[in-house]
Amino acid sequence: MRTTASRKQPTPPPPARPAATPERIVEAALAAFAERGFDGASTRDIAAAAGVNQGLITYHFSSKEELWKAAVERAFEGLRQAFAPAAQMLADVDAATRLRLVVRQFVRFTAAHPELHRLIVQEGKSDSARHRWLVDRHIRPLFEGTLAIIREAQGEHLLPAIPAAHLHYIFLGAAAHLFMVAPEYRRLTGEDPTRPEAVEAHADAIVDLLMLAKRGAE
Amino acid sequence: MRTTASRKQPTPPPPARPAATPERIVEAALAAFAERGFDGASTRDIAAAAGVNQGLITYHFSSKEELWKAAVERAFEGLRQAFAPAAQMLADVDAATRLRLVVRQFVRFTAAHPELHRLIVQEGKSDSARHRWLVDRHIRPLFEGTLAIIREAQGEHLLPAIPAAHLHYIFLGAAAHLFMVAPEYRRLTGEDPTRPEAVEAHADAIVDLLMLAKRGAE
DNA sequence: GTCTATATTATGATAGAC
DNA sequence: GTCTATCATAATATAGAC
Repeated sequence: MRTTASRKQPTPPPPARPAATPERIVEAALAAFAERGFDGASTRDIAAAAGVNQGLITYHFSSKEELWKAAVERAFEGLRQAFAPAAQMLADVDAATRLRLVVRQFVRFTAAHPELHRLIVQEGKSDSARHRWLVDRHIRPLFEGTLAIIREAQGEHLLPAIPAAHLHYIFLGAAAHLFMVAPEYRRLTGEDPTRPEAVEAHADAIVDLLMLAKRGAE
Repeated sequence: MRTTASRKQPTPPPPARPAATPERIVEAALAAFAERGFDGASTRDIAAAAGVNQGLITYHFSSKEELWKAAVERAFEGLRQAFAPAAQMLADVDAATRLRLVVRQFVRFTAAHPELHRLIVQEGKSDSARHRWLVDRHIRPLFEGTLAIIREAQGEHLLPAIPAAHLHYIFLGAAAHLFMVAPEYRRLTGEDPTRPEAVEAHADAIVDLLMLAKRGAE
């Protein structure tokens, strides 16, 4: 992305670089859009959270809508990055182990980054132009990917013979809802659901419920 | 709720009464708050949807916040009403049947009225004063009620021995997420997830996954 | 009770100095 | 690239006619 840069800084090593301005804005926007929705999040608040002036948002992103798209891209990029390191390892294990690892990895990801699921739910309620863009560009590939995984696992009797699309949404809701309403859980129980032990317990619970192979162990 | 009514209409039988104005406003508000959140929903749009002037909202509810509370009350009232008719029947069956019926009834309710879950998720992301009110007044009693049901069922080995709070959130997410993002599902598959057959299939899937007794039937 | 203004504030976007 | 205005619009809430 960087254009002709000044030679005054000869590629400084990135020990704790302060993050470029557009990047900081996108991060603040992702948090704001996920928490308050497109309408609820104001560009002024986003700029303030990023520590810059409101006018800069127009300069870098030209409109609130474009900023929203950039925030969505960032969120899905995070999802891809969360699974990339494990890709090689996943290829080397049997299907049951692979399924377990994918489930666990997704629970960990959504506990650490509930913004993605929140963004999707925020938009998924109506079918605006934004929503169509989101579904066609990002959600559909993921949906078809997990459908394939689910059907393959069903073929090996690792998952129950439930319609795959239903199983997909059951899994997403089961994995993410706790972290979607983390403040609610904290107020109800006094505990933080994003603690590593709580996250692992949640992943264990979902693996136990979904996968046929583990049943009977109780 | 009705005060001294004019005698011109001597208690007209309610064949298709046009619904009192505050009621229509609350219903429009519930839909708007659930879909777009507190900030995203404007009192102007709510008034327009209810077919009245914006000034009337202040007259009947004094502020947007009070209108939101009225909408929340209405949503939870709907939940109670959905379970009230079955209360007697539920008392007369064994625990396993009761659990199955409750799960199925909740799936049906949330398919028909996703607003409640949407409202809760909308607010559950931050912990505002609104959220604290919602949790303390409405969510905590429900949470403790389902925890009791879950623990009783676990005592009879009807549910797996998973931490009850996790099971609660897993169930809520599994049951509701599909209907939360119904427009997404329609765009992805071309089918309506709120069709009775789809709703029953979803309930079947969740009963199959959660309840130990049915396992092994696949 | 319901309406038509209107006061006040907050929003997204723009213009222009530096 | 980043800032300080500023515009035009839309928001909530209020005042007052009917």
